[in-house]
Amino acid sequence: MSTGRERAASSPTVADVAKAAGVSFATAARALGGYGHVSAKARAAVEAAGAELGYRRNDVARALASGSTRSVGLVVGDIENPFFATVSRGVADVLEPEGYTLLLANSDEDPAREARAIEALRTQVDGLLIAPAASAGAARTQDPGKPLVLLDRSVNGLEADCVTVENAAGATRAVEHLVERGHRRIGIVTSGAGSSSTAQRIRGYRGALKAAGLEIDPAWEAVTPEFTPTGARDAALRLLGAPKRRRVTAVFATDNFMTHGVWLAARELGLKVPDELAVVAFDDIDWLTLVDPQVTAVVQPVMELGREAGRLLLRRLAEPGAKVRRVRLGTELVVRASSG
Amino acid sequence: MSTGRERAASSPTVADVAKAAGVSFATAARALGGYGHVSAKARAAVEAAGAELGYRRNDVARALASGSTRSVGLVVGDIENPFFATVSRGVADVLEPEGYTLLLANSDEDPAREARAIEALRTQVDGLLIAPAASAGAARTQDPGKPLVLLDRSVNGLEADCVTVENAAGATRAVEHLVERGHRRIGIVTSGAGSSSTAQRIRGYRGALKAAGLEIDPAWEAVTPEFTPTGARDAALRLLGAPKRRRVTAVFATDNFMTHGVWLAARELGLKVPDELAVVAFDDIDWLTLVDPQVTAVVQPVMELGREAGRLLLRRLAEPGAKVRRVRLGTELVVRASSG
DNA sequence: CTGAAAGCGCTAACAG
DNA sequence: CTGTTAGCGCTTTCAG
Repeated sequence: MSTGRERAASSPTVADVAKAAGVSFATAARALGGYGHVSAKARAAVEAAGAELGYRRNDVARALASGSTRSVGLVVGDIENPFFATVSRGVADVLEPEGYTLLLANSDEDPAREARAIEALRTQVDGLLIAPAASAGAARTQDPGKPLVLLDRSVNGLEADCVTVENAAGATRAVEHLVERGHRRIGIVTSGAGSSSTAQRIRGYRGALKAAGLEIDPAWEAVTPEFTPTGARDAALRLLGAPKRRRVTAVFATDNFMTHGVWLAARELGLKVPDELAVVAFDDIDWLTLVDPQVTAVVQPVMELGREAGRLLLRRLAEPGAKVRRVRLGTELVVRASSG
Repeated sequence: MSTGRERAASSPTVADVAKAAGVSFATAARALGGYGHVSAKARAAVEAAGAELGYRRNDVARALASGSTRSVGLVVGDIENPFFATVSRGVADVLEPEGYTLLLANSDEDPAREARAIEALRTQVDGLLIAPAASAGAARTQDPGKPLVLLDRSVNGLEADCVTVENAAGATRAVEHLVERGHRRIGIVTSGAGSSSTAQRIRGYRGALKAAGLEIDPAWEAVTPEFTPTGARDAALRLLGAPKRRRVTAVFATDNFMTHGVWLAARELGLKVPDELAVVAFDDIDWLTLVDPQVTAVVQPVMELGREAGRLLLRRLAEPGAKVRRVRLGTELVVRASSG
């Protein structure tokens, strides 16, 4: 079985290839690593020897020696939220072609877990993309000492590249639309305003009511501490369970989980949409056009949000001293049947 | 500004902490790294110095020295597919508590991209989880030389730990249900059978028809090469656009993208579900209970699939020589309104 | 329990 | 263009 000449079972290293190719360690390293100058002849010899031995570069060693890992970390609230799934895809689409690998972590919208994720990721990546759970939270205090871009949400007092959408304006537009349709009692179903984007949507909602000369009734603001469809359902049930005469005739849901909850609650209560309850959602998502009636929504460019964040990170990686850039993406109200 | 005593701006290393704590390099390394024996006194000194200087372990260096990265790679078809999003979450849920970081890559169901992803990940991880794009593809030829577990799909001739669901049985049950409801012309909307799970579902469909003594008509099998809802819609349109007399009265969709396509096509053609068309889906997904009528589905334990895969990898990491284990998870048919 | 020293596999000066 | 030689920051023998 044994010819008595095999190497150890583990992967061949640059030194092994160099020996086999009959060149110096440095030459082999250069040819294999694709840097510096190597003559065509030497390169050919090294490549042949490399292929023969089945050489494969050790990225960990390369990272330690070069100081760059060629990977980036992404911390999202919950990868099961289609919003973040799409964002991740956008990020991957711009970073992978540049040779970066994506490291993913879920924060579960919890600043403590977010902090742990940042800590676990910081030394293994060249840069970090974070959708901060709370605007006062971990992302600010955890300075990873690496390029960082904030995604979808900003953090008070943190001077970092940031991509968001026009949350307040989008929310305002949604509510204006409801006002135009004749609604006077307009509620909102939202998660606790931990994230800046949610906070801004709430602000946009209130601003639009005020601008229309309408009352702002705390009883119309259903807040769930849980960032889940069932949490949203419970909150919506409380809001919509009010006696008909005091009940809101329209509701604005601040994100796709909230919309899901509203939809469940309306069905449970037997409220006819849009006749008994008009609905406008923030964030478009597949099923909004699959249900009947289809749901009116503030569409945000989710994939582009991820892409742009990726681009910002790429730029900062290339140019660490560049001026902080804050990109704000527009939204669009797409009117469908649920708003009457 | 300068007291003339600061260190370089970069992160402090074990050596810096050792010096500050007045102990040897090795002692500091042990205390900081949490291994070996260190006296309480020395540990306290090191910890104080570490906190003072803001020491943070460099995981890349640790990985190179120890040979273990404490991270694992996950290659999925498309993180935007809710199925994979949930799987990822399941994997993360079991691996993160063990201190592993998750590296994510999308293969876009393309063996070539899958191969590239495996290659990019292999040296940076302790183990790999892969949902192989094709049963003949990359996962087999790319031997990463690291523990590997197959997720949701198996690969012919690859002796590796594997978690799947009972695809054929689930599909058979779905079709039997349709037969019980009196259907005789039952179609299928599916992606090309690149993956083992899809292939098995198609097999289950055919098997059930045969067992019921029904015809197996190739014209009833709508196949899309694209693994997307729009691809599925196009295929479904062709299937359902047939003249009424020859048209199928029921359709089985092999996964959630296919179901989405069927739903779109049925609406476009104005087919009333379930009266003019009964629908059964493989894989339950949120919106199936949000639409009207609600969709009957073969429910698979998606989160558990991810968790179990994570557990298998953990086991193999701990015990590399263990016997290959193949886990098969059960499914359950949940009857709702779409099947009549 | 502590210390010294040898690497992990590669990149990056620096000479030639 | 090629070769030599330090490290990168940590884990891990091996002695004491």
